[in-house]
Amino acid sequence: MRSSRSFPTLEDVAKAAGVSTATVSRCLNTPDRVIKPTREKVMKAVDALGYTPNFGARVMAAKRTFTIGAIIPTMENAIFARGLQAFQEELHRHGYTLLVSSTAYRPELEEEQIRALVARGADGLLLIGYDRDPALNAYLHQRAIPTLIAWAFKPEIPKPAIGFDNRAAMARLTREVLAQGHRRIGVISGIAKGNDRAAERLAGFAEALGATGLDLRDMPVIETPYGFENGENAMIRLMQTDARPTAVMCGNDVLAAGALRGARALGLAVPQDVSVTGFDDIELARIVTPPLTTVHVPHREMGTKAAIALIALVEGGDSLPPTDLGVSIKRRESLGPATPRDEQAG
Amino acid sequence: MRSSRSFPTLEDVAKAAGVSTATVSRCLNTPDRVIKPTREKVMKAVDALGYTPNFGARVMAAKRTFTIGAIIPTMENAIFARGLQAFQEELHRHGYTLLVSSTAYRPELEEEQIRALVARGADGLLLIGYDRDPALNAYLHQRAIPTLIAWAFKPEIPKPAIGFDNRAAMARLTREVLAQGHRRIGVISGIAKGNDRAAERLAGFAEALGATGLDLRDMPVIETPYGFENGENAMIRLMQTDARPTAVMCGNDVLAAGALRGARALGLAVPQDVSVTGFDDIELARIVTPPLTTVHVPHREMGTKAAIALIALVEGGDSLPPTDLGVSIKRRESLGPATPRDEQAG
DNA sequence: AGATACGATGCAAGCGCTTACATCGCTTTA
DNA sequence: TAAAGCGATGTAAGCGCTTGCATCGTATCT
Repeated sequence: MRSSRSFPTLEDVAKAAGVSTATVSRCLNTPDRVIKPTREKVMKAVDALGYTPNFGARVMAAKRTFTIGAIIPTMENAIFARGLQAFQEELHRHGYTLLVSSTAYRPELEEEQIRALVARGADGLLLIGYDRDPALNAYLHQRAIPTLIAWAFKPEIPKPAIGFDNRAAMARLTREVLAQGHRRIGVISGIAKGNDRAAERLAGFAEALGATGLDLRDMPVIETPYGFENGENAMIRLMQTDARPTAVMCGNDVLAAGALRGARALGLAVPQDVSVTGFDDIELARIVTPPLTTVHVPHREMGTKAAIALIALVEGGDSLPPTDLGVSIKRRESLGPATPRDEQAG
Repeated sequence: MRSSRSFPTLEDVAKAAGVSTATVSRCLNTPDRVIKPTREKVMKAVDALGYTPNFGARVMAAKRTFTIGAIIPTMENAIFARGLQAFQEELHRHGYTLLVSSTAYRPELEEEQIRALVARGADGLLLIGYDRDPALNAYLHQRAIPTLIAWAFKPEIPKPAIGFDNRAAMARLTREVLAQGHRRIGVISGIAKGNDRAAERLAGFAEALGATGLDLRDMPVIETPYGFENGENAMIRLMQTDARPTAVMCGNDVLAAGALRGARALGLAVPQDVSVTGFDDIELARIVTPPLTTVHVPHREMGTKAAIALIALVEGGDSLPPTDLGVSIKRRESLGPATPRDEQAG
């Protein structure tokens, strides 16, 4: 029976300390507005009763929760975890609490989660990427919830965002691959629908290809949900075709780690027989054998800066311009030159 | 200015729909107690205004939040992530929302987080492990917050828990290592203080050792915070002593992955020159080279069952007995027989 | 047709807290 | 010494929602 639970209230404390509820409230929130002996009396009563303020009541009266909500596609791998950890640490430093919710890469769940967080009084929201139902955007706009978009950055969209240009990053990486002489390049992409980061990465690939006179449509592309096993299976499928790619670029490091294993299962050496690249530069990228050439994303920096930006947004209301953190290409052993025997044209 | 934000309230909806607030409330909570045309009228108004109930007010009036809080040591690696994901999915299936908070392995933060979650009206709490300040336990008990302990299981402690016996598991794994002829075994443990899982694993190691007539005190043990780099450094330290261990058992897979890399840095082959074991069997264990022999923990099962158990606790109030999920040993290439030349005694 | 019952809806009392404003008593100032 | 000022504390009005109880209108029964 929940109803039998009855916690001490502000009033109980006030009674026990022989003061008014206002004084107790002040002791808790603005201690310097209360004279010391009073404060001590009150604090003693608080301890004695094991009092904890009722959050709901507080929110209702004060309109501020010092809570920030974050909704991420998944907690299952380190892609968001690391940045989020930094995000939380910075938030904590400023007296905010982070509440996290994950959608398991099911965009349709995001709305529900956003509403839950907003209803719980989140002062601000951290969201991943731009792709979102217009109705949801309208809702967010209407409620004027300070919202920051992270892990993505599109210069042309004027929303507060902090991240990097997925398309440009992938284009750069693709150029490196091309520079190694690869002309037949496979792609193992995440599901692009509902995930603008995945879509942009693919677009960046196409872009770089185009600049070299190649065409995306000639390349074998597999879309698959993120996941180690999926990367492995996709790799196997890719390498079992007649016109094998000499390099396979993956949508993220997890997929790439799977691809590496797929290659091994096929008895292919990386990078001698086939090159593999990842994206994100999570710890995993350095752990696998061979280590992955990948796009280095400054996860922790992104988390920290996102916290600062979001707090500014919440407290100041000023809408900062989108910030591009920039990325760098991390060259490691998984990418090598294309081997002649694989050139099939002509 | 936050004050300029003004959300539609129940009353606004009521006015717009031409009914009382009670009716609107009923439409939202007990739709079948409202006749259909009324309901439609109300719902239209709800949509038009973009109304979302104020959670604080609702909690205050209704005393139930359908929110479960979870506090985990870290989000940075997959150890808890996977189980937590399953936990959330199951919760969601039952109409509950999960709020996650992490302590970054700083036990002193746990109290703060617990209070934050409780204050926010969490109906129940998922906590990792038993180690906890008595005052905190008292607080939890006083407020009668349904609490479930996960990732650990000690038959002798009568609190609701779902997990596995870390000590027994580590003892089993140690026996396997001993069976391979290893007599000098190094350990890279997580920090045991404030982390009963780490402490229990160490205890299990000592226990198995004792049964073979060996003594923990003769073995090189390094305690270090969890983390890939830390595992690597610890491994290097361990292998640079005169009396090198022929096997190194690590407190978790992340540490073990680091150890593998440390071995490689030293030019040591695993398992020929030194065997390495992990714990948890996260994805990483199969990704590294060589794959890790480790303790397989049923993460997703644990998450799902934890959700079911916690909901039962919250709704029924009945305190289930602790549940031991059991673990299994996953033999993979990182563990091999002890090589004679390393035997240094006599 | 009048009495009865019942389902749909409205009314209004809180839930526990914050805070603007009022009050009180003391110190400062002329 | 009386007026003015100021800091510490108390008073009480909500904040937005749920829900027990009152009310009302219609269907049902005799």
